Amino acid sequence: MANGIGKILTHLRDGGPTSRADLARATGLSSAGVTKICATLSDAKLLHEAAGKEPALGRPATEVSIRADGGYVLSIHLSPAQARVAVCNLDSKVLADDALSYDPSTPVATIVDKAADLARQVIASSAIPYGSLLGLGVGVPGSVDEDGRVNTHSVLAGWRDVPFAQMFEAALGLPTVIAHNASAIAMAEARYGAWKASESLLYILLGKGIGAGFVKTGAHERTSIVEIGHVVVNPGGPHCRCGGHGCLERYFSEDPLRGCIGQTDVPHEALISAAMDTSDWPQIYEYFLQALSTTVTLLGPEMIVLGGDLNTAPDAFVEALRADLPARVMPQQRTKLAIERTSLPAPVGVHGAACVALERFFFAHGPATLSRPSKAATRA
Amino acid sequence: MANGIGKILTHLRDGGPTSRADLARATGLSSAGVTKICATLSDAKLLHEAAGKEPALGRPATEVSIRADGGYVLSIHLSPAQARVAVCNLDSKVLADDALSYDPSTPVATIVDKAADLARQVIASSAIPYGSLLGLGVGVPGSVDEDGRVNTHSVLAGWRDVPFAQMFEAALGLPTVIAHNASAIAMAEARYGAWKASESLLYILLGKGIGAGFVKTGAHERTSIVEIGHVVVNPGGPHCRCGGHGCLERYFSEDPLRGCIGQTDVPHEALISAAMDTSDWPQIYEYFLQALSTTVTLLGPEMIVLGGDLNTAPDAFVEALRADLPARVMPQQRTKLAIERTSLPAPVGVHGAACVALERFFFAHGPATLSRPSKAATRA
DNA sequence: CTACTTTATTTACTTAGTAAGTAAAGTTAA
DNA sequence: TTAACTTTACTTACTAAGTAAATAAAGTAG
Repeated sequence: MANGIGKILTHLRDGGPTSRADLARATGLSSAGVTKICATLSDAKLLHEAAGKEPALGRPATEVSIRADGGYVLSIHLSPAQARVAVCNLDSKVLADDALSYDPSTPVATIVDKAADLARQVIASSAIPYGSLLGLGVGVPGSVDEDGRVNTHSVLAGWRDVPFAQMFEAALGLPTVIAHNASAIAMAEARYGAWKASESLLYILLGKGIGAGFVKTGAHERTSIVEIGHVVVNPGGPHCRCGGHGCLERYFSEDPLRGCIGQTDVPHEALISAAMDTSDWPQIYEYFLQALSTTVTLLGPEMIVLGGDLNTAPDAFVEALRADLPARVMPQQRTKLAIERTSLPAPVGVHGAACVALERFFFAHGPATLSRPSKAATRA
Repeated sequence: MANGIGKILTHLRDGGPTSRADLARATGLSSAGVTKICATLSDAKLLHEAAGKEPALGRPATEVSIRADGGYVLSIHLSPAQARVAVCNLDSKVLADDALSYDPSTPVATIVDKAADLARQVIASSAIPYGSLLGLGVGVPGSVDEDGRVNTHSVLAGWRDVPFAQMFEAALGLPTVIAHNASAIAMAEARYGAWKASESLLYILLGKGIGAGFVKTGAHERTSIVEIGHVVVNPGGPHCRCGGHGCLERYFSEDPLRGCIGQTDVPHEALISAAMDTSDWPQIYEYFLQALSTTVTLLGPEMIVLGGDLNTAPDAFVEALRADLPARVMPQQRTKLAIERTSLPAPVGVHGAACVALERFFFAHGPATLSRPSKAATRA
């Protein structure tokens, strides 16, 4: 959050309609600054104005709020075998979306081309003019460099140092930022989810693998990718694709869970439920608890959100976790630790990617058209 | 790193003497901006100027560098039973220091008073005028709030929500920032140590307890406290002061190590060496390896630095770690992972605290006297 | 001695704000 | 009714911190 525009937009996102006077108090800006910035934002059709509640005393306030249709972002959620594209508004609400599947061995260049084609279709179907798209957010199933340009490593998909941002910018002509999928969804939960008051949040995504994203909000906000799937829970255990032995992912992800159930066609919504009936479950659950409690000890999240196949786990699973986890973490963490299911509407993946794009291309400094209107104008 | 002054000072700290032209290229500032800022810094006696190496072509550059005696910070390292005070220059070099011991049950107010008294003595002995002290950095053995004002929880010392920053500001009249000890030392290693090229670093501090600090450098720099001592390595194990069972600290910290050696008077420099000869060692070492590999998996440091009693461990210990750890972390981490001893000169604790103070009161935005000369002047 | 290259400075300007005063829009009470 | 008061919002004049572009400085190469 760098400039005044960003401070005001961020406050309006998190705090809802606010009077200019309250904005000044909340952001630390002068009232003059707030007036100016709001005028700029109003000129750009980014704000609504409405009467606030009548005050006991003094001039009544007019509250400003962000116009949800003041701009849009495109978002793409990439999995090893599927891409989902969406157009979202400034509330991170999905206005149009569609998905395509591909073989996991498809070259990334082809995946980008196909996803870009689908994106053009989705944009057309949404009837949003191309010019009001602020940018593109891409979620990838692996680690990303500091600037959000390159997917450095996706263990599951087998990708390495793929410059997705550059590739999508070339294909679609939109400024692009990429992010780790689980971290992006964690950010969306922290921003738009039911527990947005939390100071920090760990989002666990169970699917083909098991990954997690950690978000800390506040002044020093940050997100990080958490390789919980490759925490070693059984040092002498079976070999894992990551190169280690006895990683959690070898026990607690879709394939091994289906393996222990003994059926390959269990729908993933029923996976945990079915696994809980097997004799292997106590051991598997213990491994999960072990990796999770260590993660909590080291990162100290206030809130754990269960996503992917964990979101559809039976209540008994969530209850068990709530009963067992607190005893295995430090007391200062125990008092606050909440465990909940995803609170965002499906599809969650594009929601996360959209959230990252909104942050970068809207909330951090305001839309680029506002920040630098003169540079282009001066040149002309 | 917010403003131009901060960018230039930070670059000079990390990159040594640099010409104004190179500073402009490195920081992204305009050459005019660099000239102005360097003039301001020169006026404040903060810079040295010296001829650069003769160029093949063009006007020869004059290189500027930070004058180590352009300002000083006070630093205090607080342990449960000891306080060490130092005065350091802008290179984070200790110019004068002294320590005092106290009973662990001493009230914090008394500890602050005693430490402040000692600080006045150390300042006097250093012959540094009080007015050239930029601020105070305090290292504490526990977690700290986001602003570096309150020690929220020190398990070992039994402190809770102690507002050390406020207390020391009242006692000494210097702007104060507090930080977690191991994290502060990690930061010092990342800044001034032999491995300052590392992108991220985990500093492990073995003493009465075992704690760690993690630093990530670069654009999104951050430090965090890592409670490696309370990673559960033996779920059914003995009760720990943190409230859990079978924490690493119950096996791998000074008291339990002395316990397994069977002598209470082993000097801490010889602790690991002696412990390695006992029959319990393979199990203890395995526990340590387990907690450490999980920490590496979750945080992904490029570099592990061994501090405290690990710094004086025999070579055989370090070699064993180098041999055993890589196989137990993910391949993308394995290729880079380096394991080394502390590279900073003793006393390391005050060095860390000084580093945090220097960051806050000098490198981030330049000294406060430069940033806001007019506000006070205008008022007068 | 002139052309060239690179470093450093100066001048004029821009951006993003602040401080302080003023106007606006209501309530309360004599 | 009208003056006093409270709070919001806006206007004006100013400042801090930088940029762009032109210029000066200090050397080398031919």
